[in-house]
Amino acid sequence: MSAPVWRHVASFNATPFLRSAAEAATVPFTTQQREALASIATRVRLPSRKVIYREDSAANWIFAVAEGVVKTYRDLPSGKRSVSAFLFARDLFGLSEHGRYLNTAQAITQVTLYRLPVADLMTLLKHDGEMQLAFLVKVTYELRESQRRAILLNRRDAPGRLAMFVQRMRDHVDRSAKRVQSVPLPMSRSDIAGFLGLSLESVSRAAAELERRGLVKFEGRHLARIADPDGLAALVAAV
Amino acid sequence: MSAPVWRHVASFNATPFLRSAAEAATVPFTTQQREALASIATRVRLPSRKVIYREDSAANWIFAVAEGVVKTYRDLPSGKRSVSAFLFARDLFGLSEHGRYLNTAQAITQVTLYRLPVADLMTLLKHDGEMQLAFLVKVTYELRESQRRAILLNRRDAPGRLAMFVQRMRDHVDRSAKRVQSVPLPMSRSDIAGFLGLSLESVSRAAAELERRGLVKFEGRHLARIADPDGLAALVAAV
DNA sequence: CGTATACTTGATCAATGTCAACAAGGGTGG
DNA sequence: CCACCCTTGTTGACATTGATCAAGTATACG
Repeated sequence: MSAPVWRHVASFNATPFLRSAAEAATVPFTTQQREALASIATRVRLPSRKVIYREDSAANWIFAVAEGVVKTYRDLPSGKRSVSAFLFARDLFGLSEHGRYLNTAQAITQVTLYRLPVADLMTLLKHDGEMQLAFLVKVTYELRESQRRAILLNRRDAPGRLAMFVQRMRDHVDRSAKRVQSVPLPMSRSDIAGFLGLSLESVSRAAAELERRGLVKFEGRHLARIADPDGLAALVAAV
Repeated sequence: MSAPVWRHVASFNATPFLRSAAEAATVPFTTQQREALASIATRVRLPSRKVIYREDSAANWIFAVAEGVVKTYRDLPSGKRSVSAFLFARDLFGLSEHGRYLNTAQAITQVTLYRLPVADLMTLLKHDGEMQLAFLVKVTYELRESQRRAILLNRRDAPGRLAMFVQRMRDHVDRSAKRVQSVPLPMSRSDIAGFLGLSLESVSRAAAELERRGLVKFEGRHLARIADPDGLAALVAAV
């Protein structure tokens, strides 16, 4: 729970809603702000598969991912599981409404989190406009991502959706490096299916199809190697 | 451009990310804040079908709807049109990235808007933490809505999607009144199709199906009358 | 090494997209 | 006020594609 841990959330990879083109793309926290955040945060380390919070339970904390991967999902009455998001380093999660979490959060890998009491964070935000802005930026970024995903989910074809997913995961590895070809997929096929709104079998078949087309090579269950970046990009763009 | 116009955006129908259950659900602006907003806003009145801004053009303004309905959409390479959102009174729009709008906004009905220069709004937000919070709340609300929509779009069946859509439109008429049965649908079938990720024909067939089941009666092109609220709710819930 | 879990592959069926023709509605001008 | 036209919406036939049910294979973990 030392201050430096907050380097992980020091700069959000985001451009705000409200920012002119001329300004820089990110809003980093100051050292002072990081310390303030650290002072209310608890560092927690959780094993793989651990449920972090459940849907409808009291939303007392906001979480930030320091290391590892988390998924948030909702179980639907039909028994299907809709995966809302995968969270990586620097991502915030813990979205609530009326004081209750809107979905369930579960660790996919072993994770390190920072847990912030909502009440304390609120107090902090009320006193620090700049930090509030950083949060506004972050949430706005999430909103854009969510909208983008919605557009892509309008695609009906399974291979196209999976291709889109692989690209998003690649961007998460390193947004700057264009030539990343080895993409870890820590989540299960079932999770991917839940995220893409496909059946488990369709994801499997779509993966086979992408391999057949020579776009992606799936090595083992948790690694995708992009064989033809341009071809993959073309497929994703062909909305 | 007088201060009272800002009553329209005075309270966002939202619960924030960061708010405990005990607190009130909305964050209204103070009179002073409304005046500050009014001082930088321009009131504009536009006819139906008018394009408000185009995708990729310079994002110099944020807009708030005072009256009427607006849609935002993106034209995809395939020629299809993905409708991102329908905006109603009090809604904000003008989401941008790198200083460019992410989609195109067009008036569906005759509309009255408040147009805020981004630079001025930024200055205002930097000086008023409370107002910033109101914006944070609003964006967070949008994020939740977007996630909810994503879950519903995972449904594959057209009648279910359309039922969900009718309910959302009903909620927009009056969130408090449970017994609203007459729901105006100002947008075209084509717009609905673009929003739901269905073909125009499927929307038409789904509408016929809902009528056949006795759930909704479509009177003319722009009015839906909910015949069986419970049945409709059951269909929507059957995700 | 064995068992449970995760994944793949196959066959069938239901549902939506697509192409096409047709009907209805709204607005305009005579 | 009516007729016309153009846009929007409806209905039908067919093909495509993913969901589902079912069986079999690979992998991870104890």
